[in-house]
Amino acid sequence: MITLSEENYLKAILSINLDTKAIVSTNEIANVLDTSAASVTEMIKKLQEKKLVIYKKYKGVTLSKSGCKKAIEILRKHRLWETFLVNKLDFRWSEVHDVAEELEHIKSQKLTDKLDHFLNYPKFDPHGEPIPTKNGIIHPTKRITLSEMVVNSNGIIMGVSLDDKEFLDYLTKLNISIGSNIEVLERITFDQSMKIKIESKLEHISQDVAKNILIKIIK
Amino acid sequence: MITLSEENYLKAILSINLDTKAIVSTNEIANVLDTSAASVTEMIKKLQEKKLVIYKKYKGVTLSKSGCKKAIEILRKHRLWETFLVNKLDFRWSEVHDVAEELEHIKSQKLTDKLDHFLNYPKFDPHGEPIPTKNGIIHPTKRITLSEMVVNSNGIIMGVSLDDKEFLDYLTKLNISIGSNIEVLERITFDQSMKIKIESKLEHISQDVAKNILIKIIK
DNA sequence: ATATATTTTTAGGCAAGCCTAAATATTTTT
DNA sequence: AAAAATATTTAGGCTTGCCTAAAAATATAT
Repeated sequence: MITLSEENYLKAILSINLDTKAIVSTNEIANVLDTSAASVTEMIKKLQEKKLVIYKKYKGVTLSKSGCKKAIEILRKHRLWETFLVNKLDFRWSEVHDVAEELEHIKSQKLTDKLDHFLNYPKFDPHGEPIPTKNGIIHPTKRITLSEMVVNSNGIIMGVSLDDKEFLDYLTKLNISIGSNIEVLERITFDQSMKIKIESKLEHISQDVAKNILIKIIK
Repeated sequence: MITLSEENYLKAILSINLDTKAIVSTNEIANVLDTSAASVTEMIKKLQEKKLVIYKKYKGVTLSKSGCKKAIEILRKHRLWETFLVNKLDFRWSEVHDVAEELEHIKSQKLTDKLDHFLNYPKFDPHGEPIPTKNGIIHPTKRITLSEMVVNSNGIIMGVSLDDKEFLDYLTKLNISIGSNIEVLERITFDQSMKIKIESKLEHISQDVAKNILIKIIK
């Protein structure tokens, strides 16, 4: 059995590893989990016993195959729950993290699968982050902001980077939501505003709006 | 802050209390939580420190006002989550208990409220048990089985007492679900089968079916 | 009412997960 | 390459929540 604390350590290691692509140091983990380096060393030894990590004294730690699988499962649950909270319960995207942090530890494969189905197998969470598949695949995404898109390119809305009621309401009005298709028609160089086609409707948006919308380029 | 263990003790005390209406003994709690009497004594002292229970050595324990409030909150969350699992995620009613046992400890008032709203303020969980209101009121229910109903009486379906795929599918086919209105039109004494009106449709059901359907009498 | 049985509490211990302070490795600076 | 700075580990302690065994209180039976 894996404890709540152990799950949090695995998650932290995965998250650092996804960022830096490197071996993970004791201090980095301590910073992420807001705990002491001594506690990290101690816990890492336990995780090593359980074959969830590979650890070399003074060198750092990486996830083992089973540890990685476990960490990705937690990440998957976290992002599915965030999606649930925003899409079904009408939470704001900025409010969901802490609650999802608790929900991600609920231990039921069946629950995760049924939640996934209920949400219609979403590929991205409300922050635009990819939701790992049931098999543990994390589809990498290189996201840019809408303001960085070049004229005539197409993309899909992946999320937003500003949590402001007025902003979000405005997006709703424009019919901009996660998954929406977007095409850049023209950029006005004077104020960097853009004319776009959003799900076949034409709109004109300011740079302030464009720079807070995250896009995945599709062509 | 209240710990997970403490929450489970409060819940156990409430549950015994709702059953027996009496002061709760150390042994009863130990049985419910499958732990030793010594551990119970120890924990009860901590709960007393926190003014969550009223405790007299060798006599037993009752919930204080704040302890009772807390326990009812947990019960409310448990039953809301069970309702979610069955109504939205399509779990069978017999599968939901253990998962709800985990979900009930998620600490977010907002989550509970929004879940309640999402589920359309259900009054009963899939087992037919009343869901405490936001203010902590548990509407008492005296339930009988459909087979115990007298001719010409009306009731509301509160739940079922058999978890069998075929049985549940049959109920679905008859349009029998929680909240459905039911009226008993006739009882055939030979086999104790019943003619009933369910949401204005006439049906004829056997005693085997009737005795596994829980009813709240309304007139 | 006294002996016996049961229940409850106390005492002493254990594992998990955290802490701080001190010791040891490693890295950086000069 | 030695000294200084930084990172990591070890050592010893703390709290929570559990345990068993023994002691004390209460309930039951004769």
